[in-house]
Amino acid sequence: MRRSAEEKAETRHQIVKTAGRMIRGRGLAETGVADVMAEAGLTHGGFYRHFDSKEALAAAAVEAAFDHMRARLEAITAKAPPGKGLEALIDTYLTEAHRDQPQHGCVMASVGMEAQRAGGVVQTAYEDGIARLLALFTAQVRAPTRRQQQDRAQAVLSMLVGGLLLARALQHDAAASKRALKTAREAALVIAEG
Amino acid sequence: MRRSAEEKAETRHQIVKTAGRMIRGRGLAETGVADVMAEAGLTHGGFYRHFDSKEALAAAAVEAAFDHMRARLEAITAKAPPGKGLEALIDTYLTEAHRDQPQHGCVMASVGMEAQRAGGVVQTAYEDGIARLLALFTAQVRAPTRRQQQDRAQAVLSMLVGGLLLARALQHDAAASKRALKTAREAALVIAEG
DNA sequence: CAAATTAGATGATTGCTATCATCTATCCGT
DNA sequence: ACGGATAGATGATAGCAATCATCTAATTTG
Repeated sequence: MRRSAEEKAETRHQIVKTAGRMIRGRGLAETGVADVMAEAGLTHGGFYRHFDSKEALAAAAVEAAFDHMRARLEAITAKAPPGKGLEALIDTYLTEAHRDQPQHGCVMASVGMEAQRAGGVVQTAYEDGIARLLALFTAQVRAPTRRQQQDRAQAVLSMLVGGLLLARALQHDAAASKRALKTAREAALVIAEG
Repeated sequence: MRRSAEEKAETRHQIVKTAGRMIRGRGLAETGVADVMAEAGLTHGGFYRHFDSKEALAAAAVEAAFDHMRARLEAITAKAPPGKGLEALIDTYLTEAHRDQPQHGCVMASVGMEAQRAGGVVQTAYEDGIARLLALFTAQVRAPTRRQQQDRAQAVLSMLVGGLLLARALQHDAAASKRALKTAREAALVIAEG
């Protein structure tokens, strides 16, 4: 059942996308190679025609998930009124949809420490993804010096991730969870404006 | 090799403590029952005299880790000058030591989403732990209304957790990581003061 | 002090997961 | 169009982890 080069690339893409979703939704350790392949409509055997190991897949999935998110966020800033890019980012990040769907959301909030602990290429992909995410935020911050831009971007991203994590932890109390999103949003805006 | 009741309790305590350390240090899935027992100086067999399952141990470990942290933080606020409790919490949380030693640190920052996804008693222990942590922070916030107290406590905790996570992700760039701690600290102080 | 109880050790067992060998049907280069 | 190459399927293997059965030595309890 050989496929053309394009089909293979498409298959690989599907595997990576599926893996990204599953890893964010259930965790790295809980996501098996066979699970991913099945969910992608394939069997486990062909996996090693695409990746050397589960680790290689995980790294690709983390990278792709970050890339995808960056693309979405960049589109958002592009659509936002001038000077309102950062605010748009904040409002996009701290939504109930993002809270409720980790599998489609930010890698840092869903598999942060897991990816870090994984070491090797997974950790590298994770850290690179964050560095680039930070750069995206930095570009949207207005501040006198580059240093201040970077600092505020760090602080804002920290607030977003922490706020989302807290909102998820409080989910059983719908009101409290919603408030966590709201207060994080307001605090992020305060920080953004220096 | 039967032991007295006190010895059994002491053994159980050691197991829980060891498990808490290992879970925070390597993750929930990566921590095996046999690993914990070995690290506690025992063999895997006796485990089920103390716990019904790995899940029960994990829940106990999460609860104990939160309890321990709360006790430490409460001691810190007690020692702080009046009105400076929250600042003391912030400074304690955002340290290089905390960044470098997840196994002795905050559960929310080390196994947040893992504990949440685990479901059942582990998730419950995690969410309860956070609720109590939040209460501790709330008690240290000075604000006109209780509502504002709670909101600021949520925002501060979010910033601490997010800042620590980011500092850990940037660890390969020592300067950037240190800055992440510092900027998170300053932002947390701003938020704390309303 | 003897008998019943049990903490912890030893050693299965069972189930899952990553990885690999092999097979087959199809595509691509000639 | 033909023959080598290969994507993906099937099936096997090996290793690990959770759980349990059994054994033992020591502690309670009566």
